[in-house]
Amino acid sequence: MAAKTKSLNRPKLMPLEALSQAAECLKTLAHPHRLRMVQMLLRGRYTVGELAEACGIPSHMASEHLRLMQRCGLLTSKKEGRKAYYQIVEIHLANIMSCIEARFGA
Amino acid sequence: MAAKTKSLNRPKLMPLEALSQAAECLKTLAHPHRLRMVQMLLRGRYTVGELAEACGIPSHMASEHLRLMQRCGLLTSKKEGRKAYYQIVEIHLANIMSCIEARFGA
DNA sequence: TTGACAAGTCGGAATATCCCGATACATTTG
DNA sequence: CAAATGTATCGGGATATTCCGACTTGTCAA
Repeated sequence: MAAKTKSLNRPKLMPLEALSQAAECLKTLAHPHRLRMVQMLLRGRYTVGELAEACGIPSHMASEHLRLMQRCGLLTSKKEGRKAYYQIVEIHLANIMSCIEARFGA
Repeated sequence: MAAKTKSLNRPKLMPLEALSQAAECLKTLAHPHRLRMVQMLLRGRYTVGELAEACGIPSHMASEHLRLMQRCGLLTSKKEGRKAYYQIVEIHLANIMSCIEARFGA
């Protein structure tokens, strides 16, 4: 009965549709190897093989992780010869990784 | 051959162990109803029933979502009579939600 | 042209997550 | 006490994710 006034403190709630998109991106990000790759790619430009080695996984699995992140707009790739270089396109990733590092970082 | 110098730009990479913890938290967060609940709880204090209604789900499902988030240290609960109030304990959630709102918000 | 290499794709098995109905429990109300 | 209410738990079926080996494709080098 009593009208709530809590929602005046901050900007409005997001629609569930937007939250679903956000959830999908977060779910894609929520994997230790993928987080490692993002962390590296925020610092430079790497090939599939380099990212795979840094994570200790076979390169064909790195390739799949990278494809998932590319699919939801986080990364982009560019082929050079027989190598494929990946880099960040979603600029907000830097902020999100900063939050994560602030919470879990050494 | 050529020594890499990319890693000098930014703070050091996190250990995979920390990234696994981070991934688990992100995975817990990565659900539209749970994001909605966190968004509400950043603005106030709500019961299971209120959160459930806001998400359009039965309260016993809200209860499980809340339990998951409590399990990984995001929330805490306090019983008052037969109602249970949840609230945020992980202070970094505000920052992370700000990042998400910056990217997906209206 | 042949072989080696980097990356990507496919199918499947193991595992985890999501959602639900049924049920249990504690508290308040009649 | 009995009934209603708010929350929590359990078990299971459907679905998604993860990881892997096997294979394909494209490129470079001998």
